[in-house]
Amino acid sequence: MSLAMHAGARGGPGAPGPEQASPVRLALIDSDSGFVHVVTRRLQSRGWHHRVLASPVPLDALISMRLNAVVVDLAVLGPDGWSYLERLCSSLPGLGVLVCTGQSTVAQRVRGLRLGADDWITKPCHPEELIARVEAVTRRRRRGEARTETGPLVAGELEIRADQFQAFVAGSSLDLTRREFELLHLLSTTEGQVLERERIYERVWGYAMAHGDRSVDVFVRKLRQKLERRSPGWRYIHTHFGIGYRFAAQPADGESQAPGAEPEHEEEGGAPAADFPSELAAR
Amino acid sequence: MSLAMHAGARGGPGAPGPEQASPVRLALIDSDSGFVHVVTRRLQSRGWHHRVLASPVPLDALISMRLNAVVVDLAVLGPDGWSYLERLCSSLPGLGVLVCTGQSTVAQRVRGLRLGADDWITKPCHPEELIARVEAVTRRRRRGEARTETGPLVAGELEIRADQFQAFVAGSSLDLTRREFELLHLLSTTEGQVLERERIYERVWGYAMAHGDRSVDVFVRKLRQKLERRSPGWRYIHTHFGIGYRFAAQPADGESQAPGAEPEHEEEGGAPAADFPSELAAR
DNA sequence: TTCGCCTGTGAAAAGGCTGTGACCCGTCCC
DNA sequence: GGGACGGGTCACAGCCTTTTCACAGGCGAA
Repeated sequence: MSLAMHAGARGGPGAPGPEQASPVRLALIDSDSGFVHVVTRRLQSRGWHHRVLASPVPLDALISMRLNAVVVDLAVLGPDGWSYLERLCSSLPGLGVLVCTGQSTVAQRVRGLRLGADDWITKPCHPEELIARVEAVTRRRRRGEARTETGPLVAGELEIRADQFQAFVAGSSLDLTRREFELLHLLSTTEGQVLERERIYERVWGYAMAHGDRSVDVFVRKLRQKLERRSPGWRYIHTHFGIGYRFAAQPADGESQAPGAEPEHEEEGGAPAADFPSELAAR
Repeated sequence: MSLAMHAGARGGPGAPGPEQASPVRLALIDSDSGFVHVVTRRLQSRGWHHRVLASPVPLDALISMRLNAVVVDLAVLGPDGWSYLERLCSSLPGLGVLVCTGQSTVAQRVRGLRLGADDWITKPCHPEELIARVEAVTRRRRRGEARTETGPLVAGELEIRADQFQAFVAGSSLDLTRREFELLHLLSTTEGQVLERERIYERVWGYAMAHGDRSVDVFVRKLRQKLERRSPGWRYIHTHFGIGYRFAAQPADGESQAPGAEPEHEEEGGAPAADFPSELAAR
């Protein structure tokens, strides 16, 4: 099954809205061909990537589409609609979910919204309003992760180029795989912040982390290996026990220096400050 | 003008979900007393902090209320409604904005949403749906910027950063473990209030404290040790015999200072950066 | 002041989390 | 078909954190 999406006529540079740097990726789960047709035309003229699904698809398929939002008609989902909606919202927390369906009661709308839907629109509705609501939802969701389009990011000896999906030390590539790069990119763009594993997983993998999943740890190890090999004098990824990871370039100098310091474990007036150097004060 | 908000009856200790730890702070800009009354009652029973404004207020005033969301009736705004809405959305990007107003055209709704509103609800509407929509909006907004939006909390020489799960003195980390940090965070965000052990346990550990459990005491000791080591001139956690603990940064002046240690710098007294808790605290 | 409970403290045991290497699986290319 | 490669799972060892426990010191009431 091809997951390719139709891309509307991208009006060349300068066409789309002022904000939406990258086009919205939207799926429409609806079987009302007239409605779909009308909406589709507008999506096309806006240059959004979209895909129409006449019936519910497995969540895995939705995940692989890397959507920003999905508009779903509850009627299409059938009897399991509520449970599908719930699973949809909980396992793709980064996805905007809009229900667009026929007549409904207040209780139904409240239920849908409480299950995690971002908006509930009653059919018949004007396609332009639908689109405006999708925009509102994605705008809301994108806030905070929109630090794209910046030049290469430098930290320590490391240079991270988003445009190449690769990181470099002294001009030579680290040969990061896609996941490795995305993980490094996420960490580095939130430099200084501690990110919980669940958040990392959500933003790199795109859906909710299963309990007990160790993928993040494993990829952190792979990243550390490659970083260590090319930039042995620096430490970049720091573990916060019980929480997650934090990115901060740090010279690994003081390693085994131990200048006559007593082997006492508990730090005393010494120099534990090394843990969080001045990078913080500089923020 | 008092900015105090009404706080509804907080549901019993059994209720608080794992997420919505802190209640939503909401402002209602509406002059329809019947509508306001009905909504207000529901807000109260949910334990949300809310405030009713019968007419638009300067944005500065809204900012100082530290809101999560605002529900506004365009009709109340008068002729400058659109411009007010636009300024509202653009100057408080962390705020959820819901328009709840009478009959409107598609064009008006689209305009409002494009200006930055998160939702548009048509009156008359059921209060429960309104609340569910506010929840949907704040749920999304909190994701991702929950930690970063709240600036660091300062008390005495101490700086508490929620986004780092860590506390600092003069830029160097206290190396708090997760529990230690959560305990400190809870105490510091309820500065001045005496918290009973059971309450502390419930909110930090997430479940009811077993009779005779000393965990809270032990962690208070660990915290005090780390605080004392890095900030010897101050006392932060105070014991209330038979009750619990209270956080308040206090110079330890009266004590016999350690040799050579000057009293303190020009540190501003433990002036709480957040005026928010004080309104809530029954002190 | 004495007594009974409450809190502070140190250390050891228990429990959970992370680092790590090996292995499996699906895909792509030769 | 076979091999290389990326991605993901698993089990184990080691370490850090949390919890428990016993005892000492403090506080308040009678």
